[in-house]
Amino acid sequence: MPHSRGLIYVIKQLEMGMRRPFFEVVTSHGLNWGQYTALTVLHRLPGLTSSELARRSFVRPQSMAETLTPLVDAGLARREPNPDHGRQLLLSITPAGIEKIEAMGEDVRALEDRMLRDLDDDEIVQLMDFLRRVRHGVEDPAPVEAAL
Amino acid sequence: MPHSRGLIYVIKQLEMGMRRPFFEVVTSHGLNWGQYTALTVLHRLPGLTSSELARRSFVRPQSMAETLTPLVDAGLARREPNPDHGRQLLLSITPAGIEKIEAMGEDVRALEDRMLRDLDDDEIVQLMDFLRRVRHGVEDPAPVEAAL
DNA sequence: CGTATCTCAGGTGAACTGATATGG
DNA sequence: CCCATATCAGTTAACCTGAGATAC
Repeated sequence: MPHSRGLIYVIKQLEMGMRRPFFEVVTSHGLNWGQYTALTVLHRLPGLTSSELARRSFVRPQSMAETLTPLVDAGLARREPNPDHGRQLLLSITPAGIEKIEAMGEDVRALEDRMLRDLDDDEIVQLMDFLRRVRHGVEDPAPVEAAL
Repeated sequence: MPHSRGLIYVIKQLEMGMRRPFFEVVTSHGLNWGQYTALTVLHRLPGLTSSELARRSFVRPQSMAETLTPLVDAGLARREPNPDHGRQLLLSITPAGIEKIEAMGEDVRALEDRMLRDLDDDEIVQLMDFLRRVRHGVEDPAPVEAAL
């Protein structure tokens, strides 16, 4: 096809294909899609604000706040005032939150292994590198070409 | 992270990141996500039933029917009774439908090029091969190759 | 009779836009 | 004054489940 490379198509396919099984995993642990993702990001990068986390996740701040509130209510994440900025609330994961994502790790891993069953270890490493670079390409502040 | 490879996470990120720009493209041509995808599949594989197309797209038959009806109403796709099977309706893309996806091709291509701007041509070929294999791994009948 | 298709109807999760208050 | 954050409220796009009719 000279029209497109099919990248968008196949990413959507993958998202649709994994939606249901992943939904089963996260709901069985009492979370949803975004909540699991938010927890793993906070694990890696504690101290983000909700707005910053929203930007990194390609959602609106309002959507992210909605995702986070149940996590805070459940004691899996914390919002703490930034002493240097009266309005900001800095996010972090709690020990209970860490326990939660560790408890989910096995199920998530099993699902990923099924998705990756046709690739060997080297290929998986390469794929993940490619995907992270595509993720970078998706980010909005496209250096020069704002629109294009 | 020993817990997961981050594949699910990064795929979701990509889907979220491209959702808005792709939505702009398809709505500016009067379609939506699924409709563009359905048209491209029908271009490659005419003669599918709605149910079969739904299975390939990881959605329920009812959802696919909802996607297709506006395409048929707009004259971009056709449903024709299968002479060998009184109940089935076989789908195909119309010349107008082909024109439509060709008209969208440039915009879609530009978006994909932006996403892929950090990869060279060889890497893109490799990435697409990997993704298609992951797509195969996602398919439900894990055992043997039921589909394909 | 069981299975698969198509279709009508209503429901749900998870994003969205809009608007307001407050702090830097 | 302007911009960013946080939060309340209502809305939307795109899936879903359930139920019923028909054909192999």
